[in-house]
Order: sequence, then C-alpha cells, then structure tokens
Amino acid sequence: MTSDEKRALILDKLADHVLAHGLSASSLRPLAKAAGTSDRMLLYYFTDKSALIAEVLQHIAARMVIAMEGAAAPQPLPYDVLLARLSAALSDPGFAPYMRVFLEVASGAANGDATLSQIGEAIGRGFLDWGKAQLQSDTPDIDAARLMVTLEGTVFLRAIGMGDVCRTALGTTE
Amino acid sequence: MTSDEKRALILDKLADHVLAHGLSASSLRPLAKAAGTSDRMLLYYFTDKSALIAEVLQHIAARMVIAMEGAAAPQPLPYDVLLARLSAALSDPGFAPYMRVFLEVASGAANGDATLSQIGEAIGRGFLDWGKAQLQSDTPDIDAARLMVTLEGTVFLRAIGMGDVCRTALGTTE
DNA sequence: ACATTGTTGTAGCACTTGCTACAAGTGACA
DNA sequence: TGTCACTTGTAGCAAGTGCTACAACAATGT
Repeated sequence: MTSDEKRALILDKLADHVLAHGLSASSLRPLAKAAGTSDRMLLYYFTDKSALIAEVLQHIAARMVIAMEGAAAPQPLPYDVLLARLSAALSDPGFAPYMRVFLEVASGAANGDATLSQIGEAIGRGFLDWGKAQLQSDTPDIDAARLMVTLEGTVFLRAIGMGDVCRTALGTTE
Repeated sequence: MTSDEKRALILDKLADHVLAHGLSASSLRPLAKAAGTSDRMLLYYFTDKSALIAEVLQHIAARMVIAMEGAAAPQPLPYDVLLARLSAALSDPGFAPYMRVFLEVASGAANGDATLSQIGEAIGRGFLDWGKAQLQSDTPDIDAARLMVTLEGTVFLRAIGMGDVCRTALGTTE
C-alpha cells in the first residue's frame, strides 16, 4: 500500500469521526484513535492540525456533493417543490451530520478562524450553485439565494430544537 | 458592596468578554481576568462552569431583549418592511456579537450540549414571540416563523462570508 | 554490503483545561 | 475578646492540547 493510499484511507476515517462527533471533539488523539493510528502519524501525513482539518472538511464536502447528486431530481423543479424536497432531505438522519458540521464551521468562521472561514464559504458557494441548477425559475439567482437563506435558517433553528417553527414557516405537516 | 452586587458586576463583565471573544475563548482563566478576579472566585460564585455559562448567556439574552426594545417600531409593521428592518439591524456592529454568540450556542446545542440546547431554545422562542408582536399580519404565527427562519439564515450565511447572497435574497441594495 | 530515504514508535515538553484542598484573612456578633 | 461564618489567595492536581526530538526499523537503490 502506497503512502498516498494510506493517507486517503486515514482521511476517510477522520471524516467519519468528524461527522459523528463534531469538530469540537476532534483533537489529534481522538482522531488518531478513530483512524487506527497515532497523533504522531497524523502530523506526519498532514503537517499541521489546521491543514488536517482543512483536508478533512474538503473530504466531507466532496462526500456531501456526491450524496446530493444522488438526491438530485432528474429535471429542474419550481421553487416551492424544491424547497420542500431539500428541507426534508437536510433533516434526514443521513444528511443531518453534514449540517451539524457545517453549522460548526460557520460558528468558527464567525469567531475569526481563517481556515474555517475559507472552507465554509467554498462549501456554501458550491451548495448555492447546485441549488441554482436544480431550480426552474425566471430569476434563478434570486430564488437560489432565497432557497439557501431559508434552508440554512431551518438548519439553525432545528439545532436549537425549534424544528416546529421550521414546519410552520414552510407549511409542511409531517 | 454586598455579595450579590459583586456577583452582578462580575456577570456583566463576563458577558462583555463572551460577546467580544466568543464561548470558545471563554475558559475560566480568561474570563476571570476579564472580570478582574480569579478562576477560584468564579467557581465560588457560580459553583460550576456550565452553571456560569448558563447565567452569562441568560444575562446576554436579557441585554439583547433590552436592545431590541429600543429598536422596536412604535407600531406593528408588514412582513416585508419588518424583515428589511430586522435584517439590517442584525448585521449592525452593535448586534452582530449577539448573533455570533447565538450561532455558537446553536452549534454547541447541535453537538449535544444540554445547557446550550436549553438556553438556545429559550432565546429563540423569545425572539420569535418578540417578532410576532412586531408583525402586522393576518397569519402572524406563519409569518413570524418565516421571518425567523429567514433572519437566522442570513446570520448563518453572513458568518461564512456570503452576505452578498443575503442581499440578493432580500432584494436589499445597500 | 552499504548508505540513503521514507516510515513509525516512544517519550516528552510546555501549555491549558476545570476543579479542589488548605489556609489565611475579614467581618459581624456574642 | 473570642468565635464563627463568609470571602479570598496560593498552590496544585489530573487530564488533555498541539507539537517535537530522537531513535529504530524497513525499503530502496548503488
């Protein structure tokens, strides 16, 4: 097994751990344990902790993109339909971990973490573009922006146990 | 100066520190320094760190309520007007620190912190009720929920440097 | 056979974390 | 004056943080 393969394998397990336990529970030793190696080795492969985190988050973002491709509709949808669809998808247990991490990234970015700020924006822009491509609209830029604002709002509110308010806002009964 | 007065004074300075530097930079020793006392004393007055954080956050929430009273319009406003008004207010440098902390609370709550979860919801419900009272609407519950989802969405997006998307979504030019 | 280069374990450093044991000071009240 | 509760400083603990020095091992090419 080449060094690159090992790195990729480790990266995958690190992503699992971050998705399961969050960034705040991701110091080097726990991460190393989750990846079946040592903190020493993590720094050997990734030089820095912030570099490591950056790579892990990019890996997570890539995974989410793949998952979203699978969730994409075969053709563009009108705003209301797409919103309902995505809102349901984001609260799915499969997707929720991504949103938790995304929220943590946003929080870190707001507190001045340069790494998180940069990666957070990249992920956000990617998500916005993906949404725009799913939208059937005369004003796709505006509607995609509205879509994203609304969806991230639901992520925020659900985090503090106000999922009922999201349902009221979107008019979804389930 | 009575013990209660000292406590209140300390609490005030702790709130300042948390608003300025965030929860992640609020371990006991930095907090104590900011309050002009020692970590030993903080635990004397507040027994526990999580109890301390809970009180500080409630103090911060109370402050925000007062600030919002000042920002309230003399009479209820229609949805669009109120949304524009509040969106502008939340990005005001005076309010932004509250939103940063609120975001951090949400993130912590999403990661399973019981204290943050409870306080986050309390603050969120308070904010929702306050918004509802400001709203002139035939369907105040729904519109208040929409308002809140949208506003928290903008908080989220601004945190990751996507304020432009918020502006596109809300149709505000400034 | 040898040297070189890449990989890994052991051990540790300096620092921060929440929290505590202990004692000394401070005041009020008998 | 004594004593008794309230308040505070000093010092430290055990655990965890990112990171590093050093040595040992393996593979590789000459």
